[in-house]
Amino acid sequence: MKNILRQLITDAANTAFDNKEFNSNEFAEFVIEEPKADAHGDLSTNFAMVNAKTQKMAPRQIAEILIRCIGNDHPMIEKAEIAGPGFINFFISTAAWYPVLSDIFEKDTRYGFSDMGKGQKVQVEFVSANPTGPLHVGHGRGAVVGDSVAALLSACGYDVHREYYINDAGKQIQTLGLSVFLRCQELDGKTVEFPEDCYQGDYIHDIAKALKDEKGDWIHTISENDAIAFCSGFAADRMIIRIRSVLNSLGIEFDNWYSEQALVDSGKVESVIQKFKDRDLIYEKDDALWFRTEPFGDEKDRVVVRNNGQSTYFASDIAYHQDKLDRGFDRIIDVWGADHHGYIPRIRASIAASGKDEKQFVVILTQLVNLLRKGIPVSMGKRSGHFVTLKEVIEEVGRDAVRFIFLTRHYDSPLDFDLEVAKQKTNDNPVYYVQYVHARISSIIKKAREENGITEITFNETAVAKITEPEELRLIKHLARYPETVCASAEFMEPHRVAFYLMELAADFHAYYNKHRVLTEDPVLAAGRLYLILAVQKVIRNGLTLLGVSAPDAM
RNA sequence: GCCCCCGUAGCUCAGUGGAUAGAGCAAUAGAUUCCUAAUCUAUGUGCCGCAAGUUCGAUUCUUGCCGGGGGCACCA
Repeated sequence: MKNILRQLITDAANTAFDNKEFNSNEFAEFVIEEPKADAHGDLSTNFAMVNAKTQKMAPRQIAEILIRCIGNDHPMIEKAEIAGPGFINFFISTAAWYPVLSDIFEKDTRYGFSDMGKGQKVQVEFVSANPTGPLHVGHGRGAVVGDSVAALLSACGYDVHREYYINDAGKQIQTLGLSVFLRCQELDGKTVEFPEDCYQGDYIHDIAKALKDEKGDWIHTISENDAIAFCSGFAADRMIIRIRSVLNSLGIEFDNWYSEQALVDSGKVESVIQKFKDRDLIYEKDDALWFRTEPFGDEKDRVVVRNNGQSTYFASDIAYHQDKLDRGFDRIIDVWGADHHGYIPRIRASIAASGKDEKQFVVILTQLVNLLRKGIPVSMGKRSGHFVTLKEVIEEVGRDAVRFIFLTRHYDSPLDFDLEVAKQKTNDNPVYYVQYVHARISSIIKKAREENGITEITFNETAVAKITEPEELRLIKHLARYPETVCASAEFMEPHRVAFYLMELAADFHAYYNKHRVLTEDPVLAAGRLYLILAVQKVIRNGLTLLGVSAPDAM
């Protein structure tokens, strides 16, 4: 609808120039939008105002000429008015809206999809939590946002790859191994001193027990160093299995789990360091190796190999991001918690230093999550081991509510997650409000089938022409906006736009439902209305799918 | 001290330069012999943190300040 109007305006503007009514054919960029007030029509443009300069004319005069050149013979335009400082308001004829419905039926699950991405390869890397402890709600937010962004990009014609980077190399994994090893010794009745910087949580006990069940006393037959190393690998594997299962329960699956240890073993870390050394981008100071990130906009240079010979996390990350680009992705998106923001300049620097386009690298920073219960903060101490895990939150609140709550806020603003509110089945918790639309429509269709003997709902011109109530046209107009909502949501990587769209559509539907009956005495009218509500249901389902939320037939 | 994010109705939050700034919750009053009341209808609420600047027009962009959160390791 907007595209047609845009073309009409552009054509009319060129006609006006050909008629020598406009002074220039260099037109400024203009927007077409839905006015907030109904009195301002269905669509409006600021064309006249933004072109006051290019035409050296008053906006209202430009508007007058433009409307004249558009003429009144186009079937879509009922009338066009000039308003305010120079807005042109268009009123669209009722009949012009009906094709929206058949378009939805035709495209069905693909209604809202587009080819905006033109098949570009995009990688979304998200969660990537260290396998040293359970996931918490903060990880959950990143997981849900990353997954939904991936779904949106996929719907918009990008070739999307979901990846989880496992930090299974380095000191924290050794600490994990040591923690498990010590708990194993405790199981054998030894009293051990458990260091404060080891992982305190109960899950360490669980892993130690599992190891003992599987291997018996075997680990005591090998050297302590070997035993700790074995514990590290065993524990990391166990943790990844747990993490994967929690993410699966949120409906999240990855195309690839990328191991840092495998990256190190492949020699890619070493070779990338050598490469940068050769170009004098890495230098030695105080027995350590430093990367020159400062010339590329970082605050200061960063260490890649410590004076004890161990490479840092950053060294692996340089190689990892090089590897991503080498794999041919046009864009790589990292979803990180806001506490990692200081890390962005150095990764960006490493990409720029390698001669690659740093614009290919995008970071989504999700702000922190405050976990509350009835407004009171729930403690989140990580070392103490006493904190509410993501798994517990999902079990208590449910997958759909968890996902929807994370997606009804811009990822950029801090989020209060109240467990009690999240469990309520009222409009405090809009996920049910939206799902209820889907269930209600299913229920009506079921009744139509069972009691009215309606077996199929298809396009019928006379039936659709009976859709004339204001609430019905409001619904159709809303449905027409869905594709552009999805596009914008993907373009800005902001899934919350889809969530808000769905809440508004749901409100329009519930209002309609309460005012008008679908299954009326008049079978033709009923057929038209069934066609309309089935279209609503398809859009609700499509939107919820992008958010990873289920669309139930009954509630 | 430096860097990032936030500041919009009593609360939780939308609003990528446009017209009279919105929604839910909370409050009050109503609606169901009828397709699911997890619903709907009606009623009020605002120095859009403050101050300059940019322009036809700023909640939106720029700068400074105030307030809240986070980050500034040879940790990950």
